[in-house]
Amino acid sequence: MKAAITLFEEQGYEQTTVAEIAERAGLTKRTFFRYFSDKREVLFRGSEELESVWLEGMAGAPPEASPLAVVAAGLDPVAELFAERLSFARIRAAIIAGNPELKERELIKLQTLAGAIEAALVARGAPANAATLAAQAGVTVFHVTFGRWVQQDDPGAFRALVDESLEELRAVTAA
Amino acid sequence: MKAAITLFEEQGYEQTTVAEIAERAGLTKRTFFRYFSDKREVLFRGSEELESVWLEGMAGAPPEASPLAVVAAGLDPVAELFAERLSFARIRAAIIAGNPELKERELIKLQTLAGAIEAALVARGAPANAATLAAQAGVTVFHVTFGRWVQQDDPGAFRALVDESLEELRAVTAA
DNA sequence: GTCTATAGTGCGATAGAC
DNA sequence: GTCTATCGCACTATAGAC
Repeated sequence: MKAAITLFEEQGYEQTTVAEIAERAGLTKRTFFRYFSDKREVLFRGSEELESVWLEGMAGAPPEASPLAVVAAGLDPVAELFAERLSFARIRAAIIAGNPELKERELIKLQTLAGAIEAALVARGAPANAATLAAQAGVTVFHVTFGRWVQQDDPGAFRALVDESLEELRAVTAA
Repeated sequence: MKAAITLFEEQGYEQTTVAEIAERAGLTKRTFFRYFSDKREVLFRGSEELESVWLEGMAGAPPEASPLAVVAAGLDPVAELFAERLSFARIRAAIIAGNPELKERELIKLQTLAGAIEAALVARGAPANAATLAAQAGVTVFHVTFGRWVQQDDPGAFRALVDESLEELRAVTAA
């Protein structure tokens, strides 16, 4: 995975073949496809960690919290996780932004994440419709926040940016 | 495009080659790729119409309306457009639901749509952050509503389902 | 590990509209 | 004549089957 990202940075994503990645990592092409279902997937392993951390954070929220509050609670540990990874996140974001296929994959990952959050909300007893909308709203807030975070310089700013976005979302939907 | 959808319905999306589609439509593979940048794109031509209709609807909203109200106004003509197309929408939705690549493409289309809506809100004078969030919220409401609409039997129910989803979104974000 | 099918591209040739 | 659409063919990369 390190090999892949280095090559993507050096030569661009499209210009890097799976054979090259495998060679640099000391693997065969076949083995690469055993680990990653396709070339894009190399850049999205981290999203599994994001999901599990987010869900853990939600589990710690008080039982009476509203669906959106539960979702927001999941972003506390996410902010901690991200605090150490701003420079990596930027490289990755730049690679993804430069390639439509990768943008597609990112969106499907976010959608998968929204599905997992929704399921967790339902498991906590939230009504289905509220769970869907709160999960989607939470992922939107995350996505918007992430975009702002990689454009500024303080690795620790993630949590504060989340709160800003949440507040703005409330303002927008209130009227 | 008709040829493509028929074949996808008959044999499945993955089992249908571009060569087959082209043949049935009386074209060559090369010409197919002149019209559609890739095989997925056949199913998403309609999204351009969705976007233009939505934006038109937004243009008709009163100047003092809140960003989300403007976005919601765009869904009036969208509901009219969809009223005639429930059966087609179902077929298309089933094909897309059965294929991860197509789900990815759908999400990127929705994201593009959100971008256009955001730009239109900014052009009307909305603040950038509010525009981003209102556009995202609007597209989420659309997506959720669409999913509900294809699961019921009244083609004209789209607008009412939009209002339900909007109300639920307000309830979720309020607390 | 090799081989195959398919998606998708580049480029020159061709055919018809004006 | 130019312009535009389609075609034909050779080509690469990927995904998966054997």
